[in-house]
Amino acid sequence: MNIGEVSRAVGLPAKTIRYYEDIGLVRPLRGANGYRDFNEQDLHKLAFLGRSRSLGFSINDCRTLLSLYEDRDRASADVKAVAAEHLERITQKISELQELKSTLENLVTRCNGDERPDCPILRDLSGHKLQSS
Amino acid sequence: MNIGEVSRAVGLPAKTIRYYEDIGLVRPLRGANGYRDFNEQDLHKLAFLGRSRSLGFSINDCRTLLSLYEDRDRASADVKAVAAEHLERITQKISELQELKSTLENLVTRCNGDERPDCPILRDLSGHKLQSS
DNA sequence: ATTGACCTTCCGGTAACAGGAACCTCCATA
DNA sequence: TATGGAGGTTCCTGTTACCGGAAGGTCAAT
Repeated sequence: MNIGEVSRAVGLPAKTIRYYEDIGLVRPLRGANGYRDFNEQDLHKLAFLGRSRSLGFSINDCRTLLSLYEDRDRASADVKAVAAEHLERITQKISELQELKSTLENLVTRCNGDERPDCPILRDLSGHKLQSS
Repeated sequence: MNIGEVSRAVGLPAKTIRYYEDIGLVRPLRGANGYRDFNEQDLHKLAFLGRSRSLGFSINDCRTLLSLYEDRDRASADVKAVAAEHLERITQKISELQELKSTLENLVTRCNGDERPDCPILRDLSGHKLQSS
């Protein structure tokens, strides 16, 4: 199976698939013409990777997950640990962003957004926090 | 004022300050010894940048904001536009992350996390979505 | 004179690819 | 058979916003 077909099959850009080979996530065979030749296993791996990435796992996490996936003797606890840590980071990120969001909402709301130069946003950024409005 | 002192004053790493000079955000003078020599204006700019970055604005946004800040004839609408767009992206990002979060929470909750290999997380990632629990 | 703190520039690395150049290969049609 | 176009290959650069570290100059104090 050529890379283009694989790309359509698993929904990953060919560039990405080549990259995954580069960093050792998949190891497709090569045909006599030098073309990559993917088998069913490769397809599964790539699909697995695509799904993992779409859930926000880092490439590093994906590598771990993939090896757990291929290890029939894994402990589900190991998988859960990876996912739980990822979840934790996401939760953390969300709260950071929500903090930013409320600050920005405050500033944006207070700015008139007209032709005049006076602007509470710039006032805040410049450190002159005072002057209520 | 040397870079170290500035760094402590505005709370930005010296590396970052040098980087900001590299990309043209600040233009400190140079002393006879080749050392950067920052004045009050530079300090204000750097503080402004630090605050803007801490609100998540991209360097590009910062550049725009800085030029608006320095333009006494700006329209607050222009500032508001930048901030509103940024806010929009953040809001968008938050909802993406919340989507991820609920998916992950679901998976993590359903995984036993014990010594056995059976794992709903891997099952999901591998695409075999079925098998309820 | 030496030491240590501070400064300089420059190079490489980060994450996860995307874009594009230069070139090869395969298949089908005129 | 020549040719054309689709699709394959490698390799290099660019992205974002810096950080770490090397090699080497400078300053102030002992």
